[in-house]
Amino acid sequence: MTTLPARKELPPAYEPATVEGRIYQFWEEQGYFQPRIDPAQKPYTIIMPPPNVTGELHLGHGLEDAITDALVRWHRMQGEPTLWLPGEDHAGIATQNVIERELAKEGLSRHDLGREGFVERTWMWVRKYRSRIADQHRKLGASADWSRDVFTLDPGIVKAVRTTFVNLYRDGLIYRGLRMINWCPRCETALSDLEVDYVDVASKLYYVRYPLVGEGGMPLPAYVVVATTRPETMVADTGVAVNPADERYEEKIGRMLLLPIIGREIPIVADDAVKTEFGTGAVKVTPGHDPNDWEIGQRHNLEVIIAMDRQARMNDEAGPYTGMTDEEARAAILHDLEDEGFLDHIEEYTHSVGHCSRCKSVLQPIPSEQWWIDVRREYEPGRSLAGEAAKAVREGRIRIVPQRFEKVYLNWMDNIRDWCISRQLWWGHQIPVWYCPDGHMTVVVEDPGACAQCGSTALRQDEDVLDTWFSSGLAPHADLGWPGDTEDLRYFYPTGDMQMGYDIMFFWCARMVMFALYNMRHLGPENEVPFRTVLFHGLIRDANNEKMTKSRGNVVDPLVAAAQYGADAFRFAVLTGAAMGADQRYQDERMAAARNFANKLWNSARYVLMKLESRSVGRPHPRDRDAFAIEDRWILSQLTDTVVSVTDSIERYRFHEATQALYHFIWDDLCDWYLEVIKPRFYDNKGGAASKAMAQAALIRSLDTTLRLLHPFCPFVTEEIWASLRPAIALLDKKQASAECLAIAPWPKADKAFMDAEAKQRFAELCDIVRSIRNIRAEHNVEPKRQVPAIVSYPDTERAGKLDDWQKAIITALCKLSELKAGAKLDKVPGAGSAVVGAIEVSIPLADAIDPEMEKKRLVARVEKLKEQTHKLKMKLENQSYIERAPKELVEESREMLRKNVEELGRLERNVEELMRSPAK
RNA sequence: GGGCGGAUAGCUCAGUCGGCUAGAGCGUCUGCCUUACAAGCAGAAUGUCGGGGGUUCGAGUCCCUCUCCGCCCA
Repeated sequence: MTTLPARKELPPAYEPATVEGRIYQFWEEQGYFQPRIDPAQKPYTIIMPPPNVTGELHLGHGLEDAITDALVRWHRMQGEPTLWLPGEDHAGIATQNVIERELAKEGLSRHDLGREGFVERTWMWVRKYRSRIADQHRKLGASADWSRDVFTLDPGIVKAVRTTFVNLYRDGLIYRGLRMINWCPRCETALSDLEVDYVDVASKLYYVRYPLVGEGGMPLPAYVVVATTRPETMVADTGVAVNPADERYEEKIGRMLLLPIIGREIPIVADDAVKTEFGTGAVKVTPGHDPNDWEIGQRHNLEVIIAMDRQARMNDEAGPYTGMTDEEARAAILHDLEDEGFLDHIEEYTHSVGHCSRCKSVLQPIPSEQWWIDVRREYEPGRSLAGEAAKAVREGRIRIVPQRFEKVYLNWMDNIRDWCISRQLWWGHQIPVWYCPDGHMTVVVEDPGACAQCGSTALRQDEDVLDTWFSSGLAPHADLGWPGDTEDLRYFYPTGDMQMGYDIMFFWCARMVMFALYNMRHLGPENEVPFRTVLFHGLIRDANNEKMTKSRGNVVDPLVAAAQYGADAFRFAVLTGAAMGADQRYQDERMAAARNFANKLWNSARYVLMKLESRSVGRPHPRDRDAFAIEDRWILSQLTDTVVSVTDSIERYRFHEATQALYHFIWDDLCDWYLEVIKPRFYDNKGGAASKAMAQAALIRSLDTTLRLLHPFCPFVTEEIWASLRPAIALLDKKQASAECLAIAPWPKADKAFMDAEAKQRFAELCDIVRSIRNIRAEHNVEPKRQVPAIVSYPDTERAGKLDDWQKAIITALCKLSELKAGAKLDKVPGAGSAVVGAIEVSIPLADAIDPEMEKKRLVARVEKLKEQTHKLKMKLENQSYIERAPKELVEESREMLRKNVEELGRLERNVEELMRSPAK
């Protein structure tokens, strides 16, 4: 058995840099991230959202790694064969843009290299960046199985893509057709609807006069005024449309207009799509340059003229404006319209303009021959891609977390339109369609030697590539080997959880669901799903809540953060930062807080290790309750609560709750109270050897369990500490130490027998007494080093008896007391600082240190607060409906609380009175 | 235009099924290098839960409405 080497001594501060690399290497070399395939066990599988190969991981990836790795490690610790399958995405447009920019620096364009040369050059980039991305994941601690790493252009994925394409084509779901598309003149490709960002642009509405044509084609003095935001497209106008119900134009419908400057005759048509309130109610129709006009044109058989080329420059159709950019053409046309008296007037106007989500260029709507997926067409009776994808979520076969995103998903899926999948790029999956000179299409998986119809060998493959999301959409099954019938696919599919930012819900999640239900439908409704649960996490913005972008210069590199604060701190901070699905802000303060937490844990471990010189320790068992000190029982009870709540929180994907519970247990319960309380047992050997051994056992158990619970969130620091603690754990319980390392150690189970309400109650009282004494000391500025006497007075002997010598020793130590007098109904000492803890009166008889004015202020403030609360409680309990309708326990609790409050109030008020009577200083 | 989310301490945020006297981190104030940790310890202050209305014995939480901010879709 190979175990991680343990350090002899821990340095006083946790140094992530000296730990992380070494530990990750150990994990990976031991092969812990590669699951064994065990048919007897149900596996846990999660597919990594493949980062773009264009560059580096950003904060979103860091958050993704933190979430996924927490889940994966948690499942692994439960002994499940756990597979986290990583990958990288070829990212068609993004990568092509990056390489083109690189080339531009050398004064080259992709056309200088040619398609083959360009693709080869891109592969060089990919090889470099793939390994870089994997290393970045490693630095964050991601326990992914790198032996199964998948790139979306790997041969296996090519086969999956082609197989899917061919099947969809044969089922009639993929077709080639001339339709309106979004064209990016910079990227020179078609885009899908999802790749368009609409931005409101302050623009102008131009009113242009279109003269009516009279007999013999002569223009009449009468004209129709049309309003347009894009006068440059008028060269391609083939009609003017009005609403059929618009009385203003009733008699003009069917007549012809003369297109100004161009001189073409175009008809006036009536179409319901025209809004009477827009402009003059008459709009020019340019089917070649506007989606709505395209529809109108189709309905009225209007000619389609396209007056721009691939780069959005005016082409031959634009007559005198040929060769101009759209902006130049607009200026020139407006100038000419004005000159010739066609420009009626101009209004300010704001409208929404589509921009390329990649390069931000203004998009051109242009009719174009592209490949499409018909998402509504049935491939089997009653089954369409979109319909099935919606159904799987509606029927709960796929669960969305947080649930509110279900609505967003379903709303989109229910209103989805055909998906344009072809891109005029060189980098990507080239479409598996071949054309022969006779125009026959051969659509097959393997490169064909000859045309399927005529046998011609002069084949030319379709030059376009597929939308990047076509391939990543296959990930859950393709990454596991589909269309092959592989062991991985049979064992690990369907995957368990899927996880991504909500911003790619439609791009990725929706497509994965559609493709999986189609490709894997032989598995049947329950098993064809790509994943059982999909988690949507929020976005990380900068400290001012601005989106992080390169142009803003506010991007935070997760690797830099991890290097600065430690990978564990980074992970902990982003997990604690927000509930699932909620956006969060990146703040250095949060990172620092998480780093401090890791260091706190580190030092608690140092403390524990220093206290473990003894060779044998008792094994804590609930049966031995009487042998434990009250604090031992208490900490083991708190620990058990923590096991329950952390496990429960992870089960419900509430990571911020899990991390918070651990933070609270480690810092507040373990460090601030338990470690302090037991110090006398070690330093002064109070309680003897047996007591010491019990404390050691509780320490080991607490730390061991805590490390296991925290490991999914902070794998490095916990692993490092655990290696050092291992021998001690073995002393306590050999079985607990039998794992080679923490990454594969069993997840703790809560032993309910350790839950101890009595210990909790008694220890809480103890803490209250300690706090009240500390408060008196602090408020009266008693020097911290000075030992003072204290009196703790109970209302009766029975309750007084519960404060045993041991607890007295604890109070004495924690409050720096010179002596502690405790008992029933002890006499008050004049001039003492006092406090009331429920039925217990605490006082510090120290006339020289207690300022009566200050004391009065303290007590009065407390009295006021208590009075208010008591009043509220009284009102509540005087309400008859409350007593009748509220749960009995609740009413009982309120009564009890009121009783306590009244009791405490009485004592406090008496103390105030006494204070008033006592002679002034 | 349709939809979603948010508004809680100075800042950033939790707050489950409506039910203890609304919490945390950071910051602030006071005092401490106490033999695990100054990346720390002890103590303290801090709220019109955005406004208004309703349901309820009871509302930060549910319903209606208004204001402001953000996002998505068209």
